[in-house]
Amino acid sequence: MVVSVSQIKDKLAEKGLKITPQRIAILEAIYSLNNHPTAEMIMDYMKDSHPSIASGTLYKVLDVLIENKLINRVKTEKDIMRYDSIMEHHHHLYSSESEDIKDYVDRELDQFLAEYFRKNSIKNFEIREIKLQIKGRFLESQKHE
Amino acid sequence: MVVSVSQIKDKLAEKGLKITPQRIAILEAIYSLNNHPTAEMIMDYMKDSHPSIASGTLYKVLDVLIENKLINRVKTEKDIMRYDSIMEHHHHLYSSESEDIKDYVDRELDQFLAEYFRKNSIKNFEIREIKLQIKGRFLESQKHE
DNA sequence: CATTAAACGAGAATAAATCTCTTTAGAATA
DNA sequence: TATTCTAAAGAGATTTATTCTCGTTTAATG
Repeated sequence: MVVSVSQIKDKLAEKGLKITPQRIAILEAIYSLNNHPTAEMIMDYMKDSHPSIASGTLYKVLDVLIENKLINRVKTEKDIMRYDSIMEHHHHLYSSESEDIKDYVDRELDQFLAEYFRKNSIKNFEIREIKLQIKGRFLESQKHE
Repeated sequence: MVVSVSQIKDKLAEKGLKITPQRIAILEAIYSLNNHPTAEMIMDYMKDSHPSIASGTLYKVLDVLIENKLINRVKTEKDIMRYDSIMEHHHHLYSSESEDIKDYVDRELDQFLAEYFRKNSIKNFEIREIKLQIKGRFLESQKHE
């Protein structure tokens, strides 16, 4: 995903958030790092252009961005949090062999699932969102998008 | 889930694992704590009957149990790990409001999904397992299962 | 019962994330 | 543009879940 600085500023402004160089840099990093980065990967990405952003700031900014639905946390089985820049509804492909996570969008499936659970509601549970975690193996592909 | 000590011993023996009081106590705790406990909740559960199990031991035992497919880690958005005693294929219901997680078994849906992805394979990805994370609200129910 | 490798206990170490407090700097207003 | 106010950032200490190390214990086997 390629997002310009002015687009990032717009996103922050839309949410009524103060536009700061730190927030811009962090969002830029998350948009650029496709593979659902950890906080450490974000720090690393920014270390050349913004070497002085404090790690406390990073975590605070991440929280703010999550609260304001500009990014999401990604569920994993590890005790290190990861972040996702895509807010469009989507599922995740998890590698069995590595820490790779990729996004998977499938409107047709989403519609089917909505329909399915309309017919087969879950007892004592009101569904708000359904996400698939699909575990498997990423096959060779020359171009890594 | 009610599992007797002898059943736990059998499970350990099946996997060729040494049967120790610590492993029995930890498995017993996980089977008894239905709500996908954290390590802390497991320690807490055992503190009366086995007050002296070291936390390092707990983590080591959990790793062994996971390796031997007697329990699973549960994916969450928190940096605290949770554990699941049900090895039968199932999905998870996550509360939007609390830390509750419940299991959801749906063979019909599993079959449909298998069929769906047989027809609509994902490019460069070989599916091994599909789990739904269903987020929503648990409704009142007098009897908590 | 003796042997031995595996498992446990204790506590130090690690590191991701949080917290506190002071300083800085957006941005709204004049 | 300058001023003011408040939210945000910086710095670094702190917390805490998890891991690691190493000496000791114990389950399993013959």
